[in-house]
Amino acid sequence: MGWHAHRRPISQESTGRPRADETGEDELSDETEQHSEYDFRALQEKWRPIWAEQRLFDVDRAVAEHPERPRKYILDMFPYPSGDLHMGHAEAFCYGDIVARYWRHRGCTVLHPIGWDAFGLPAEDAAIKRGIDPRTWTYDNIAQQKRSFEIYAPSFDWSRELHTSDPEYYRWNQWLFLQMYEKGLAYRKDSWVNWDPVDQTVLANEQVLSDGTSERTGAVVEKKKLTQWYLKITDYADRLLDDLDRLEGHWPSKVLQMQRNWIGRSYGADIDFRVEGRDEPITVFSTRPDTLYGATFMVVAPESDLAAELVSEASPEARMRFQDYLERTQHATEIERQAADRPKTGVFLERYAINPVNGDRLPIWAADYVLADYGHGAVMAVPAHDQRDLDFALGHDLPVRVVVSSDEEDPATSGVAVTGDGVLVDSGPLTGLHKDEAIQAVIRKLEADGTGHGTKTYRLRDWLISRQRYWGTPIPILHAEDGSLVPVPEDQLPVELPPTEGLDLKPRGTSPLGAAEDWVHTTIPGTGEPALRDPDTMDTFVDSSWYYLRYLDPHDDRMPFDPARAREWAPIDVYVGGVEHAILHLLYSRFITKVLHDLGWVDFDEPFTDLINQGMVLLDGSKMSKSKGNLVEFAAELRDHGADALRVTLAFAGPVEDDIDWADVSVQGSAKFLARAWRIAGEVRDAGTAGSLAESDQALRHETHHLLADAPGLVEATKFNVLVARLMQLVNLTRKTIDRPGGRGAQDPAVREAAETLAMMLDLVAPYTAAEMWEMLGHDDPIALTVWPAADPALLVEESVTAVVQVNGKVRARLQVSPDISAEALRETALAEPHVRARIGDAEIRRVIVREPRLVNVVIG
RNA sequence: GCCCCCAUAGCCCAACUGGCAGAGGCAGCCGACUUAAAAUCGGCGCAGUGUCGGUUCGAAUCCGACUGGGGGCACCA
Repeated sequence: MGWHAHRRPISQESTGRPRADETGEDELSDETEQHSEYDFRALQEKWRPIWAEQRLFDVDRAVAEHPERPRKYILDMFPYPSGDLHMGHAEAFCYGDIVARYWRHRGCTVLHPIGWDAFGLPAEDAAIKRGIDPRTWTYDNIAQQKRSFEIYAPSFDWSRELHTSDPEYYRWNQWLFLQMYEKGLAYRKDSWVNWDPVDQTVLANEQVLSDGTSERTGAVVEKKKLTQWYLKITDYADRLLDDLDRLEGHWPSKVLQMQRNWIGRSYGADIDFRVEGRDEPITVFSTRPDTLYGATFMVVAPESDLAAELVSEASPEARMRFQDYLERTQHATEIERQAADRPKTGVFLERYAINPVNGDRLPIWAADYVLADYGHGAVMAVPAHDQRDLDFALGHDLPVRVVVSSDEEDPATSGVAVTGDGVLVDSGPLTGLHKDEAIQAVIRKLEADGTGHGTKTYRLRDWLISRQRYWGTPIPILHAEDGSLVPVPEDQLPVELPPTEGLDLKPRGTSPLGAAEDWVHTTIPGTGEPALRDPDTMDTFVDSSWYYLRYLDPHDDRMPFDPARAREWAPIDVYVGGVEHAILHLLYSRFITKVLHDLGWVDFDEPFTDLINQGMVLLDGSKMSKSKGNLVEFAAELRDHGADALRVTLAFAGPVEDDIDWADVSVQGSAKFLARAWRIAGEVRDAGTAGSLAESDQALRHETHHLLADAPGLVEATKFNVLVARLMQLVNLTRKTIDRPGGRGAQDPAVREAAETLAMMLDLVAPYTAAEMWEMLGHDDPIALTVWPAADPALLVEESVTAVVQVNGKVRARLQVSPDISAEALRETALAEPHVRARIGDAEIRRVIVREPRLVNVVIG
């Protein structure tokens, strides 16, 4: 009869009854039920209403019931409600839920909230297109996403749901803005800004891709000079950079590297050059102040105020040439300007600067390879040792002076600047010093002379937060008639968005709020003088920079969150989201957290202790996109395979940070695995459990307890794919144990133990299947709240282990030995082994390496 | 140009501080059950870890160079 004699009780095996689903039998006796197939839809329909009723993940209740339990705060980046959830959400929320469920099973109280990043341009664009209110579109999408979440069943605490578009939320954005305004961290300045011609709004630097296009619309970003609101993130540049070291090992190294690159700190010196006929010197920043003796000209950014001022004292011809050049420059798009290989253009300003160390007279040029908003918008040009300066010098007949020795050809003839280390030559007192010594020496000299100092500068710019659009947080500032700025008093917050009726939301370059006459016209509190509200709204990254704190206290109408609660729960233990936010959201959020720390609201200064970045879901090796038509639809996968199989597939596909090619995975395979696990629980239920664990199948018990011992490490190392593999392994072994001829089948207590362990661990990735198994195994407590039992140490010890015996590194024999064998005993046993002896023969034994109990290596020669 | 990550079987992936290259899955092949098929169940693994070199008793693992792939920053002074 083979295996199936043990698969089910004999009585049912011999009845030969057809399966219930084939006959359409209505009456579900215990017998027919156990014959039925795994049906994920039935499980979902059964458990959803139960869970909705139970509200198992309501954290206030959990705290009330078990105040002593340790706490964990597990958070997924909240979704942006444009349409339904997609596979990226499925993946991130799968991983976040594994972690949240895991910590509950480990006896912690877990805060795992959810909300909506509800403000933003897509809603506004969709609303314009459809002629509806952005609120309608947004809240309809939220309703859709909620329905999907209900099926997907992440273990959220829905009582803390928040929407950033609710006045009760964005009120606190305004509060935050005012706090920062008071501290001088929110300010207005007139500057060249990135302008998205499609969305008709300004963008932050972080929203412009490296090819000069808009992250959102793909349009080529233009430059405009506008007065806008900024948050002074550069004040925090050093802390944002240095504190990344503390996240080492906790955040993906890729993200740390991206943030380091983005902040882009460079050390060097500020050097003052006196200008002939001008009182004020020009200050330049250089990372190579040691090459100061090699400077042969100066360059200023053409759009800088400095350039305009310098040329104003020059000849009319020079002024004309400069004006022409400036206009040409400004017509060039960002992309054209960023093409590094285009010829370097510029005009001579007919002015001269004096090199502070040797008195050389340096002509000053304006050239657009120098950027107005980096450093001081001016550079000292050292063509011998800077490729850009060299390109410019060779194109404009400017001298090239070598001051760092090298074996390389003269840059003036080779056209290749010498940028490496070396010893200084022709550099006055620096001559003979090595580059690094020379940098220190010249800085000392400049500081002594009062003509410069060592300093550092950053690639990071201040965060531009004004947006000329409707669907965002109004900036709580009033503009008095005299042009002064008056913050809206805190007790008058929120400044609510006016209704859309009568407003034209179409982007036209100025905020639509400016046209809301009744709204925009107001008075100064106290004086009653007429004033205009600031018509711009905030970048939505402000909303998401602190939302994790609002979850702690989402209904508080006195403050953004209770600092006492922040002490209890924050920072986030594990944060899960896509690597696309590696810079934008994560940098802003770190910044705002540090600001709140400095304001005394939180006692930590990094918001996210551990970070998990999920990869992308691809199809056939390429990124999914609607235009390519290669979509894996979340809704379709959920409908066809169910939440559990989908989640198992995502967890099993590979390391969390790797992309998943849907062509490489098998949702059917996942469903098969779940059905096998489910079937085992059914067989245990039907067979009943008889006998003692002591006389049960010990091999299965070993496997079960090894899994109990290993699972925590696997989850905490985010090796979810390995965990699922181990669960599959246990299912396979349990199956074999049940089917083993001469065994006790599903009655074996070891089988029950394995099945219960499977159910408890399966809850991480397949909550419906797990809940059903748990019930089948006779439990009526909710499986999601069970605490995993500890592994029995006695079952982790093997009775014997295989020791390999190598001769010169090649395996020549295997021995079964006790795990606590002594080194000496293992050595003797190994050397006595016939194959080993034969292999050694007459050769001299030079060395024997023993790593008891697993390995012996005999070195002969 | 600067910096970072990765490379194991047809495919996706495992392999604790260097110690038997294989846990799991997909695909494939063989078999059981079936009139047949599906489903289910059982069985089947010689790829020596991208290449070259080094360290070591011993290297997928550590070091160097290279090749291939991916990523970040980039006229950033």
